[in-house]
Amino acid sequence: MPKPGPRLRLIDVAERAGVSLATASRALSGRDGVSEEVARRVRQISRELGYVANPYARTLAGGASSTVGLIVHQVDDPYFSEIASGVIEVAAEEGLLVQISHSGRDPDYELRQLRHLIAQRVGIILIAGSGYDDPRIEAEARTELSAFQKLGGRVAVIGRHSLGVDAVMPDNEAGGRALATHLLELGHRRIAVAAGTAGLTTVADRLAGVSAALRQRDLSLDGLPVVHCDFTRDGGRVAAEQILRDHPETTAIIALNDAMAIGVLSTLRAHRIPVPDRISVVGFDDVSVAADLAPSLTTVRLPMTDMGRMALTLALKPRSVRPRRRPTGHTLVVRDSTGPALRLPAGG
Amino acid sequence: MPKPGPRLRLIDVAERAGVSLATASRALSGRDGVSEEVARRVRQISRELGYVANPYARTLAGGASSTVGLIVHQVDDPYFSEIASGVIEVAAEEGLLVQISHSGRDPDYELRQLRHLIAQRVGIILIAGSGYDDPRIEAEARTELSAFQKLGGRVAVIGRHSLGVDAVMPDNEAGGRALATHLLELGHRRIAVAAGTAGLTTVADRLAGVSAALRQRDLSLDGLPVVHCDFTRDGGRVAAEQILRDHPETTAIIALNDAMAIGVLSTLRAHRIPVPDRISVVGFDDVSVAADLAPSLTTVRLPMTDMGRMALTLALKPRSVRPRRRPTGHTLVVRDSTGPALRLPAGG
DNA sequence: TTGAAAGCGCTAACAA
DNA sequence: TTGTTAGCGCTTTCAA
Repeated sequence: MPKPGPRLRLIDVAERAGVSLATASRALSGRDGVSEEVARRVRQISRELGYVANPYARTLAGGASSTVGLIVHQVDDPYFSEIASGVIEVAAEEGLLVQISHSGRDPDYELRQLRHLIAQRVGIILIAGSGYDDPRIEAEARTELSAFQKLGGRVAVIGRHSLGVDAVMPDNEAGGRALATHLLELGHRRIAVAAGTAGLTTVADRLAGVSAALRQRDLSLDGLPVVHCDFTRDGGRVAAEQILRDHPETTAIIALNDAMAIGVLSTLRAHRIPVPDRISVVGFDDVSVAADLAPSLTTVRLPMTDMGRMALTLALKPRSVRPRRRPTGHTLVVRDSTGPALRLPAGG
Repeated sequence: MPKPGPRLRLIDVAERAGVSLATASRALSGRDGVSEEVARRVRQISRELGYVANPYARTLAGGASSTVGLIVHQVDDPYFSEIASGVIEVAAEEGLLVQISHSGRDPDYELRQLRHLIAQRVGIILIAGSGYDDPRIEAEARTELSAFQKLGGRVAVIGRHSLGVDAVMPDNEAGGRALATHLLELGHRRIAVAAGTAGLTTVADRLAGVSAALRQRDLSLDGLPVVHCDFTRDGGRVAAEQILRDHPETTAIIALNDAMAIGVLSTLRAHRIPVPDRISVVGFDDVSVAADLAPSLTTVRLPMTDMGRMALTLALKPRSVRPRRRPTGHTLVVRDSTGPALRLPAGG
């Protein structure tokens, strides 16, 4: 394993500028206690020399930790890679480093990752994955995070977590409602849901939105088949198979994310079931390929890249007394995977 | 910006174990000069206490820098996010941190990112993007990297760079040949290429493979239309429009990556041109959605996740006298976007 | 407003 | 095999 070698140090900049180490440090970190004139000169020389502070020394000396730890379920899931992209953009603007770690949708592993990031002394932690309904997990995470925050660490999450920290709140409930309403307006009454893993708040909230829309129209929920599978493409395939088998009269399938919707479409294609003529399909998120599927996918757009930007932006602000919440908004994007409900023969 | 607070230190572990700081350090970093018995005890206690070394202190003190800098063009491009995923996996196994930075396919910006990573004192640098044909860029990067390596830094790249470092070599040329051969065997003679930005070695190599296949069959290359656009979905759309306009007799389009192929398919759909009946389309990479497009995409599979794993694995080995090269292999995946060439009326 | 000096927690000589 | 100690490059009191 390599060691970093000696390079340009702050003392070099200080000498060139004819000031002390302390003054140079103050000038570059923008603290006051330096005359504007000296500060400008130091910064000028620093720039000329191409000086970049050693983040290890800086952090060790008790300065700001300039690294942000980002926990995602899986970076090669487009939902998360788009969020990561937003985080990386802001980090680049702010001169921060982004460390990404995978949790693989395993709450216990995620907790370990969290502890590890804290032990690694990152300054900011961003949790991008869904929250969990499991009170034990949330409680343990909460304990870790509040200790971290007491020591000056900043935290922001994306999604509904009961962690008492700043949060970007995806419009899950409203989005679910929008999807269900769209299908109802098309005349669908035999709707099934391909849902992600039970226990994720994201799944629960989107589902709640769907239910609310049905209830609002006085439709019974008893008949709403909800199949819980992995929150992935493969989960979508499995869910679709099960729906076709157990509820052959279904005319519309709501997948609770686009990955699952892709799996659903793939299964319907394999069964040669025409979409949307026989069955309509909707997804959630609007990942960038959603528009390129055939048929192109009707879905709810969440501004993932912005959500990443927002999360880091929140974490960069000083901590407030009450946790901040930033709703994301959403847009129903109607494409070709939805159409009018098939009229079944009477009794159908 | 937050500061990390005081936490469990090595001295705490050492005291608990009744040994000196130095002994504890040696035991935990697996160096020799400690009796096996003592080492075991120290490790045991460290684990019980949940001790994690402060990476800032460790690096500052001249130890191994445990962070790896990964430069990608764009994380939310599936090609790169799959590579990143592989890197992150290995890093997690080795207890390393991964820092991702975007270069946005801008060679100058990429150079800046590189300098920044070096200045940040990462221990390992991984460059995942294509190399550039521009000698200036490569020369400057080479200079930076060799200085970095002299100081003990390790470097590995994915793709053909003339950087004199360990490299994972995607099977670009052979893959290009495989695609062209596949189309030729289907009877296509009017082939056009939707190529990425000129100046990328990846583009040049894939194109070289295509040319080689044509040459091998004694087909003239003069007539091969090659349209250079962005190496993205949008680039694919633009290229396809241009091909349709300038070469309406085309029966097959080779897109040099899947992103472009998606753009091509989208444009053909917009023009209501049936694929593959009227025009066949192939891509390159086999990103995970390739199988879910409609028609599903014939493409060349590169093992992206493994490539990420390989790159970090290479960088973890001690530097060798001659740079290592690891070919990736490739697989032609024939799906539904290719079919026999349309027989045109005589003279066509 | 500036400078001198004491650490931050660790690794790596050097001694024992 | 173990311990002692001098830094790594920075920030931050404390004095001037």
